[in-house]
Amino acid sequence: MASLKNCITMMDEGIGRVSQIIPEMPAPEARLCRLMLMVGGSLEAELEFKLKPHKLNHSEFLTLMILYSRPDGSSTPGELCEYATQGATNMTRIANTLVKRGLITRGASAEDRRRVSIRITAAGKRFVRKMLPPMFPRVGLMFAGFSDTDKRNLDRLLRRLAQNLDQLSEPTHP
Amino acid sequence: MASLKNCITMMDEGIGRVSQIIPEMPAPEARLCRLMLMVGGSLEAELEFKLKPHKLNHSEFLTLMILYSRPDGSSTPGELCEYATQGATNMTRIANTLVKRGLITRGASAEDRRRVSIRITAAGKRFVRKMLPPMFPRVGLMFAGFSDTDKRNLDRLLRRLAQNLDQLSEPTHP
DNA sequence: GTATTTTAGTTCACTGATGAAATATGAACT
DNA sequence: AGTTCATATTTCATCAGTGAACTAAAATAC
Repeated sequence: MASLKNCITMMDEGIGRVSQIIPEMPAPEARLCRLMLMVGGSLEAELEFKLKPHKLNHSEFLTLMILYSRPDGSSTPGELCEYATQGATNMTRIANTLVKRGLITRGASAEDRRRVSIRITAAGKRFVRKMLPPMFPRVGLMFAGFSDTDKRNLDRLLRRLAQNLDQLSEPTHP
Repeated sequence: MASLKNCITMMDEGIGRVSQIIPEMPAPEARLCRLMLMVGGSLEAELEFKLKPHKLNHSEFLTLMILYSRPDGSSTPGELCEYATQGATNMTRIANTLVKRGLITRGASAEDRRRVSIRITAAGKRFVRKMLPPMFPRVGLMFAGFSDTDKRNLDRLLRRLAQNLDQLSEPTHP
């Protein structure tokens, strides 16, 4: 595995040289972009690594967690698509595999019969309660050396960044 | 497109409820993880969106940029694999497509004849100099409302996070 | 100085995720 | 009743990424 450290020093040198050739480049912002992409990618890899023993991928895990976090433990494919940022096609597949493993059930909705009601099973809840805690130590290590202020700051800055990204994709306001 | 805002409020509620069921969960850190993953994913989507008109994907763009940022404009597949965090197989394919488009060349290395020397062409450099500047405005917008201190802080925190992630993947030190 | 091991890259076959289009069903509207 | 819209699934094609086997050349061992 390539270490982030190498990639980052490499990136710093690269951006330095590119901004000499193209001085209009917003170098600090470009650096932040690349940092976000690298760290985000590494974080995703770390997560998938922790999920592998449970034969889950990121989308399946996220879907399951959304259901788990619901007061009534249920949702619909459409809603899950939105919150898990997945296409409908993919969500059908995800639901298929989770149903096959007995972690969720698919049923018809009472009010709107076009809808499908997806619900986490008792086995699904047990599964989450069992698999989640072993992840906590590594999550803690990720933020080793972060003061409470650091965490608050990171939280705040990421939310602001999210806000800006939202506006980028919706150029026209309703 | 689902907005990050919705996903984030959803996530906040979800983590709140989960941490009531499982109080051992490090909620602030888990929130930061999810934020990083969401924002990172959205950033990646934004980048791919900007690259699509140029018929490039993230890996191809990154590979090209690494070469562009080199003083001599050259590297080897192995090195590119490391810095672009790609497998060797994939790098072969990436190099193939970039060669096909005339943006890079593949040649034999003089010293070590196992090695392949990959070099950006004049056309490749022109291509980068032309496609890069139109991206700058949107990069600037991403960090709208960020003070210089904010940017410095985000930079610092991301680098620290990267450091911690590195240590997670290398449990044994050399 | 030959033999073995290691390193660098490529080829091939495969998986996994994603998107577009067609379909089925039911609700809402006119 | 008929049209339009919404929800979900199926099918099909595509693309990015991965692992295993292979080739060639350098490094090391003996």
